[in-house]
Amino acid sequence: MNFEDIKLEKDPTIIFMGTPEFSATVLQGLMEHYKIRAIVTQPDRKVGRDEKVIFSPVKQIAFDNDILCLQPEKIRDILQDINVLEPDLIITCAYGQILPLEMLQIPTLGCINVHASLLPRLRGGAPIHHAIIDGYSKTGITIMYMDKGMDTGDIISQREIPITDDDTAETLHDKLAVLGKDLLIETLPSILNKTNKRVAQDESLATYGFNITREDEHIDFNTVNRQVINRVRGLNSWPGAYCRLDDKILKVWKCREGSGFYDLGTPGEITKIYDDGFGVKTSNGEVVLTEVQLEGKKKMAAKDFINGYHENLVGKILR
RNA sequence: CGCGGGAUGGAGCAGUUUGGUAGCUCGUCGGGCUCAUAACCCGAAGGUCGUUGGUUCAAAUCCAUCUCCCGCAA
Repeated sequence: MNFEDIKLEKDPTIIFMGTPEFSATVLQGLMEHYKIRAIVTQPDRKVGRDEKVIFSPVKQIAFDNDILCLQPEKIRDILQDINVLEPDLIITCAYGQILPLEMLQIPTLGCINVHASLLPRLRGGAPIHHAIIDGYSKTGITIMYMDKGMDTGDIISQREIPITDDDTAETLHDKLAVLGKDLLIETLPSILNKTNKRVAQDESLATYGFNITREDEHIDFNTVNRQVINRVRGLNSWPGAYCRLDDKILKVWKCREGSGFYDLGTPGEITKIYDDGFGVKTSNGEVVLTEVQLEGKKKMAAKDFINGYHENLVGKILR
């Protein structure tokens, strides 16, 4: 008796909703085990200076595999289409829109979401970035039922992973995407045969990780070393943390803890040139910026930046 | 046609406004000093200045064109 046979007898009708790379990884894994009836993703948007229209990673998969793909401007617009498909289950994963109650009630088995945090911690659209920026020591994946709130539904399963000191948003994202894929596939059988767990979230423990704003990207050197470093790595490799030098934007891609202590001086003041970069005063010490990017330029090792910078950096203030 | 910056030896930049033998900080290689060195000193190699065309006695520099890269905004 095996698993595969059961599934073949009676394929559940599954609709997948997602948009970015994270969802694409999960979708790829899902498709190795289940047939996907339809995919819903955000509309194609003009992106970048050339206003090129790029398929979302999820749409690309739909396209490559010839799966029905819907891209409503508003999710409500396809309520009827979804009804007609008579889904057993809707799986969302970083789709980008809240599903209305009417939508949640359509599938016979409900709507589940793959969320990249240990709910009720870090509800919202940018849990991975915020896990690092806010200094969490661990995070993970939650598979949950959706309700009308944002990431507030009952928890089905969870799995955690530690956040290491050298993790960046990118490395953590990649780890979580794989974890999300694995956990979904492991959890799905119990959902399909209705033997899964279902635990309400503890509201008193809830925290939030909303979408990254421009303000989130700005480095405040009047915080402690750890906070500056966490912000930098929590925004690497996208969208990047920044500050200002000579009224130009200086993105900081990598930095490390410095050894200097400065009683005097302003936070943000450049303290010293090191072999691998330059030191900047913080509220409790110093961080050394080791990879930076001036606006209009490519990202480069801080050493290269120093070589080409013809004024004295020491004493200047990063704001 | 959303705004703007950029393309110069292996890296990062200056030089372009006021055309006239290509420079800086590094790296590399060789030599020296030193117990030693990533430090210091001396020396060397390495660039047809993104493409194509034009103006000129002469173009990195002026004009036109194309390609590519990047920041912002969406």
